[in-house]
Amino acid sequence: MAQGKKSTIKDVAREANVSISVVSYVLNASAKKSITPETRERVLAAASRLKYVPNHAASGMRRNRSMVIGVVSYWELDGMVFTDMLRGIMREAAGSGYRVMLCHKDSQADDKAYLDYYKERSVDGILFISPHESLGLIDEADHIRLMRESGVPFVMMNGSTNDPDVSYVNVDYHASVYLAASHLIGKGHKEIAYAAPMNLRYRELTSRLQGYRDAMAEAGLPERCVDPAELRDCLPELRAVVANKSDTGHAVLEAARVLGIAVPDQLEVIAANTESYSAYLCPPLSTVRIPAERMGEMAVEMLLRRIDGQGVPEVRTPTCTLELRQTCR
Amino acid sequence: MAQGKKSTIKDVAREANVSISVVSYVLNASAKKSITPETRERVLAAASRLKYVPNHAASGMRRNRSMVIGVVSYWELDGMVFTDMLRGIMREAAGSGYRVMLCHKDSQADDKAYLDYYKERSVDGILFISPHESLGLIDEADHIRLMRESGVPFVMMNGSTNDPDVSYVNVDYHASVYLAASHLIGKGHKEIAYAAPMNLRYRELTSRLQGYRDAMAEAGLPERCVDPAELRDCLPELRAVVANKSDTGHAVLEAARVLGIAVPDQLEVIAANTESYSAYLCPPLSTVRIPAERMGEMAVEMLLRRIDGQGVPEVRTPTCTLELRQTCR
DNA sequence: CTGTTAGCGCGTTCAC
DNA sequence: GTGAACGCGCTAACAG
Repeated sequence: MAQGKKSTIKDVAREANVSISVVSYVLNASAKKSITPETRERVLAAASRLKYVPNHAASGMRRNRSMVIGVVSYWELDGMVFTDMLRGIMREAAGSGYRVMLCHKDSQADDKAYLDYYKERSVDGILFISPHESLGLIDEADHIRLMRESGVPFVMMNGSTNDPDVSYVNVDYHASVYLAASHLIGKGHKEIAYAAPMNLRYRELTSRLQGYRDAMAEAGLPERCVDPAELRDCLPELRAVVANKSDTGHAVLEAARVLGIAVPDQLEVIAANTESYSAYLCPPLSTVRIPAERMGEMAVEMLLRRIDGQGVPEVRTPTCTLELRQTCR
Repeated sequence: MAQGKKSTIKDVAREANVSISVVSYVLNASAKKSITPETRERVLAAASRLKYVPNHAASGMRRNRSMVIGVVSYWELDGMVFTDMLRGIMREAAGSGYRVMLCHKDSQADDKAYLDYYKERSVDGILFISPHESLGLIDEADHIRLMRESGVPFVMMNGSTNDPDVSYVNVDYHASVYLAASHLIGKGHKEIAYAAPMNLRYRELTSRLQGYRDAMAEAGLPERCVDPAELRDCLPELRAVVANKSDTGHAVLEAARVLGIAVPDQLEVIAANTESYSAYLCPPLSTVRIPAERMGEMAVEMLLRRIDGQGVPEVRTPTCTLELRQTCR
């Protein structure tokens, strides 16, 4: 029953008739120390008999490592990208013996409470997930500056500041749209419009737009950009649309429905990201899938290297893939 | 610049010309110790000057409290309920000075790796989120038994085992469907069907069904249950449908579209839960909203009381609310 | 009443 | 293979 009592290294030492340090050596498989196989066995047996689990806090204090990484997200918690990232982060962290702690940021928009997580030794490093830039609600450079000053190892996910001394794992916005446009080009379309808000204040939006432009230019095709608000007017003239995101894709499908345009027969549509609802649209929206889970894994790998003092700043942007459904085959 | 060096309680003591213990007394506002306001000020000033942040690991070890709660989720990470819960958990935990750690469960379906989080003092208690029961992929009673044996304070979220010695924060499945059906009844509908898989092995499904039955019985109306697979055949006869979940709601809308049935004019639909895609269906699906964020807050409150040794086992099921969109006003 | 000394909690690691 | 210092903060017991 409620066994409660946790056993310590001392208990194991006593049980195995050895000194505390031997237990430590055996359990940590210290390379420099050679322990008699026989003693080793005694210790291992004692440990398992007592269901010994090392006190993480204590060992962390000694080695000055908490074996925990912090995740601070300005990205919406719902939404497929965050949850996918989280899965990747969890898997990779667990595989490396690290735990994952969610860092809160205090309600104030400008608060950096998460920095204390490092100062108080609760985390060894931080994975910082920037919001969709289209929201433009944080000063990323400022966060970077403060993290630098506090000395915390960190990796930016979905970052936009192009700081050469910082590690980034980014979404390949350019490629996501390039891929979508290329697919339509490959299907023989000559007139492919790009539907997206034409606000170019954020890198996310400019990168995506550029992806469209590059694809069209390489194919020698004319560009045509459409703002979601104007869809009702120009949709009848179009045969193929790349939407910057699934919400725009949704707007396109809505407009098509109202106008009586059949999708995909009269109009093909691809959106450059996947949301949890993409598959539920009517008809199910073809998309480009952002490899967020893989991004999470990569970010952890990079962060652990930085924590170890190895690894130099680098930028990685894993490639997207097509996820075709009904609105475009 | 990279200031790195973290200051310790010793540094503060030296800076303020007092002993270590005084610093501790001041910073922890120890009731039993009265410190001269003047000394107090000196300490406070020194601490803020040095940007002192207590070493969480060290203090935790001494007080035998990590000030961290663990979250282990068998619920899908995507999906609105989990992310909503997470938000509530984070807010409430932060407000009480607690941190949140995500506990992994090792890939093996039957692994209880998360128990080590408590044994190694990484967490003071656990919030256990059960999966949709319809998935039926864990042995909840077994998890409860093991958590009990390990002595970890815990609260079950969305639990189904009806153990009187355990604290639960549950989804009010019964009320969610009851509410949806009552709304349709209030609108004057006489024939209201219930669309759901008719598998009754899981409490989630039976509770929902019972909610429908109770609402109908109280209004003296006849029951009519429909399996999602049979929708195409019987939908033309129906004027109002309660769907157990949004995915069934989606199936109803799909069938209606294929059959040329206008929603909501010829057919009204409400689903008894909200998913991130509910609003994106065509037309946007009216739903019942599960107060998952509130559930997260409540669960943390209850868990903290249990950690403190106060608080007795209790079951709480916060009430759902209507979230009307287009498929039913 | 204010402040100090000393030991503790638990595991790591160096010197013997 | 052992002993003991150490990391950092908390707090009981003690001194001024």
